[in-house]
Amino acid sequence: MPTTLDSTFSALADPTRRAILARLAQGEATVGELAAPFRISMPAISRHLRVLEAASLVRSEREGKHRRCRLDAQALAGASDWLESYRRFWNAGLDRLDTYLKRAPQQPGPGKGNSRAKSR
Amino acid sequence: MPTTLDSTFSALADPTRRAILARLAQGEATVGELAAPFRISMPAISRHLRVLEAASLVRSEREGKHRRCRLDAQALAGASDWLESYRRFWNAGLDRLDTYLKRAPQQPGPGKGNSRAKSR
DNA sequence: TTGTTAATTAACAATCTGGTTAACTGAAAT
DNA sequence: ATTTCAGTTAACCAGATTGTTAATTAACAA
Repeated sequence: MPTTLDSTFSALADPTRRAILARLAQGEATVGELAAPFRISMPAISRHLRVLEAASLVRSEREGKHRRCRLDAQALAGASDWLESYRRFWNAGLDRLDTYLKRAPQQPGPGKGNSRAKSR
Repeated sequence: MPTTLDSTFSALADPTRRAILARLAQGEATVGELAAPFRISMPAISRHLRVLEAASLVRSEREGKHRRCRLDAQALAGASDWLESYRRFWNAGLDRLDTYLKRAPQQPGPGKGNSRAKSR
């Protein structure tokens, strides 16, 4: 529901979790299948999955003895939107940032994009 | 130099830091100016800035008594690229994900990836 | 029923985070 | 030279994160 940028970005900050998402992008998988490529224990994977589910990036359902997980990329759209609103800054190039700002004064969020910046 | 996705995403996971970036998107600012909108102490802001600088999202230089900070959005491009490679998953829509995967089997990364796909 | 397999929960430790206040540093102003 | 201002560093705290191993639950197989 809320699926804040906080939870999205912080879920994505971990390389194991990004690897899990990459794996799920190729198709559904059980917890065991997801754990296989890693050296870390199954409980550790299980908790990474809880984090990903809390961030609404993964959904899963019990299926007999297994738990089948699949990607839910919807929340990534919000993060992408946020980043897009900064695109002009890296397009413009660092060296021209000053002049750019001078000739295009803007407001918050970072400005044009309005995005969905959520302060506390 | 390395500016990993780890450091980028984890820097972005904090709302105060995102607010600082939004503020800097409007123009340079001193540490005090950045701290003003928040109720938290100046040392706290100072450390948020250290995190942002470590993630190469902000650069700063001493200027007399002050420290002037400015946005360095370059690192956001990497995060954006990563997210873009998942765009098709949220474009496709959750309900059609299964069929999509069945008719377009892919590899890792999450796959077709190729990044830099500017569909916007 | 008994055992096996898949996965979660529990309990624990180490480390990281984000905040605090107090003390310090360096530049500017008096 | 002293004070004041802007900011960082130090020491500390509470709570979250990430991992571990051991115990537990749930479903299936014998």
